Amino acid sequence: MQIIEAAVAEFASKGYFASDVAAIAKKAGVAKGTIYNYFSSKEDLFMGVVRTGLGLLEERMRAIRSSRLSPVGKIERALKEYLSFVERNWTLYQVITKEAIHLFARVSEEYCTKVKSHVGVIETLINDGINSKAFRKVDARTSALVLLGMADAVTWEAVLSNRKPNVLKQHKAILEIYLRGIVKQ
Amino acid sequence: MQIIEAAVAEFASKGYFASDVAAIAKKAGVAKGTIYNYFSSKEDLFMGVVRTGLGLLEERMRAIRSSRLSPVGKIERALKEYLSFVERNWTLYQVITKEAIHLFARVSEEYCTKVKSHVGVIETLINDGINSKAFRKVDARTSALVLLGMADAVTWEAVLSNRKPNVLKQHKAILEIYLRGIVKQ
Amino acid sequence: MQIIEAAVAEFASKGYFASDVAAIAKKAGVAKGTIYNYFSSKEDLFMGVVRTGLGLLEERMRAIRSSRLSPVGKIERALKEYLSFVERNWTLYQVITKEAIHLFARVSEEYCTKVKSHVGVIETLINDGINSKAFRKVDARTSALVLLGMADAVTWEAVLSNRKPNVLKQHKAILEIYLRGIVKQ
Amino acid sequence: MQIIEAAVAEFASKGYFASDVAAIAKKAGVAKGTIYNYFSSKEDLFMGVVRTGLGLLEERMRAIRSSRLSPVGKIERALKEYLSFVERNWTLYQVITKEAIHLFARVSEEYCTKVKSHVGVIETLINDGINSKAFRKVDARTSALVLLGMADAVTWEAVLSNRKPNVLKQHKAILEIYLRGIVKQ
DNA sequence: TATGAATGAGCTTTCATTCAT
DNA sequence: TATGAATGAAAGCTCATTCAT
Repeated sequence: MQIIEAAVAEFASKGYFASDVAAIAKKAGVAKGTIYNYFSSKEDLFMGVVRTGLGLLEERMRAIRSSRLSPVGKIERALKEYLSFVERNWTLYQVITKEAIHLFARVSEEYCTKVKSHVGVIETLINDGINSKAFRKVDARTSALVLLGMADAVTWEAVLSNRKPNVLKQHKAILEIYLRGIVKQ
Repeated sequence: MQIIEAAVAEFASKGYFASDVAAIAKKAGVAKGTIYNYFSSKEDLFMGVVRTGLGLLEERMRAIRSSRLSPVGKIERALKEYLSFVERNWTLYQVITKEAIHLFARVSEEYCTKVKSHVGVIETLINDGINSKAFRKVDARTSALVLLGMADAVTWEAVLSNRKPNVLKQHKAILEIYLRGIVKQ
Repeated sequence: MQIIEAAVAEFASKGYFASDVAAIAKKAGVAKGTIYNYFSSKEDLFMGVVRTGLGLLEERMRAIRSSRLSPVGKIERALKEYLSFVERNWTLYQVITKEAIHLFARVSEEYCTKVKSHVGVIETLINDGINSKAFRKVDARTSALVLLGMADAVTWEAVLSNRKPNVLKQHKAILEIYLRGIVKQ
Repeated sequence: MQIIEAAVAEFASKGYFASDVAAIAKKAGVAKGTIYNYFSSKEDLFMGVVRTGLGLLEERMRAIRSSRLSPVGKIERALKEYLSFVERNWTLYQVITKEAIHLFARVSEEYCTKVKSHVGVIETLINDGINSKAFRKVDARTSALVLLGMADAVTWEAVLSNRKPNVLKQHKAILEIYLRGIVKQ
């Protein structure tokens, strides 16, 4: 729906609070009121964006898990997909992963559940690797979170250099650290 | 100054936009107008908070650099200091590292410069390690950012479990991945 | 028509401004647009309700006038009918008699004419009583209005005790005051 | 305070819902925000108006009670004061007595308590008359409400004739009905 | 004739900022 | 320097009304 697309763009570039529902409506080519026919509030619209973003990411991660790649291959692929997603949607990614924290109480459990589920998929990839003796016995939960944190590092680069992150440049470096960190030997 | 302290508390718990200058003034025990004698705007006050927070972190990192620890010991120490800072100020950390991005254009270069300098110190620690042959020839900049990303992972855990991050639990796991990732052999 | 019935219920329970055309449509089991096929606006719909309400009352008053009761009997009956109507429709009565005043300018003369006609019927009952020497030479217009005012008192009781007015309890007291007030000797 | 005065004028002429806080501010010669420094909401402002209006009325009624007039004289005086108040503030009176019903749930008990207290004073005047054998043993509560209802009748006249009520014209008629109604013999 | 998605004017309320004291 | 009442732009949200189907 074009409303979500416009909301993604607006939230991504300005953040939740600085975003203007009227601007989103204009961007989407609809009237303000129309947005409220589909979302009950600005917060609900934001959650729609979060849902969309996390949904896209989760879908990719699940596809990787059910692929025939080796554990290492899966992590490689996951990181690649992850970075590639962040590259294409880095501001959306910022919004999804950073700002939701301040809305937490109000959006109740949904955001938390969604992120947990998302982290869970990555955790599974790591556990699979541990079970097949490919990875050391690392703390899967923390290791999964660390992967997210690394993707985050990429967005920092973007902020510091004030331009779209160049993922390819960083992919190898991150992967090398991460894989050496968890792979056996 | 008590204004900064009050601002730290307010911004950390509510985020920039949801924070109320009046509430900060009350918390600080001064009148609203007084704040404007010291800071030209809410944004300026926020930058004061960012300055303070990053300043604290940077100071610690510089102390580490000038210590007599080994390169590995320095990284260990840096990570420890980092996690410990995040543990004690994790919401402030979230605010400093996440929300500032949306104020970027307006607060001009200062925030960016400050973060760059901060990352720079960590980068230096890594380069020192590389030069002393302790670390592999990793991309120092990316590796430094990865360290920040990992600290971030800790705050995610806090969000997901809805309680203060338990750093000790994660310190070992993260350190192991990171050191194996960058140390030679 | 079920639209009027739904509108009566909605306006009576919420008042004109707080009432929602969408809610009326839902209650009536039709689409919002359908209402506008029968009424040109919310205001027009409200006037439909006023018309219905005042129409019901007026019909009863006219029936009384053409009955064979004595002047005193007619007043007794009128008051009884009046209170009984208010008892069954006291919130509607409130809306009709109180809120319409603020729409006055816009709904032109109709409301005013309607009320005047309504008051007129009661006035006639009183004039009949005066002419037949049953009543003193009171100011018929004012006396008619006073009857309305007394019915009003009943709704006040309902408001103050926050429950449906108990008309029987008040009927005798009011009637006694009123009749003593206007009957000869 | 000039805000209350402006609010009285606005609410009286348009009713609660059709009134515009901005218009009240303009009328009062202050900025919109200023109103919210004194009243927490439009509803609270409305209650301020109700408080003021009922307070004025109650004060007069209390003064009458503590006067040295005879019971009949007190009722005469009360009705006179009442009608005179309504004459000077009839639209305010409309607002106070008619519209509050639809805000009832939200403004909780205050309005109800205030009106009860007001009715109570009149009830006392009547009970005093009954005790001193000046009045018949009427139902004091209902009789007090009837007095209010009569004052109401006066506002109807104003609505129907679309001009300020002419109280003097009606005072005698109403008083005659009412006194004959309750006085002994 | 009936529908209900789309509309957008208009409303209440907030809050960073100013400035007379 | 400190104050806090006053400000007014700005924002979220509602809802009577329209009109293509």
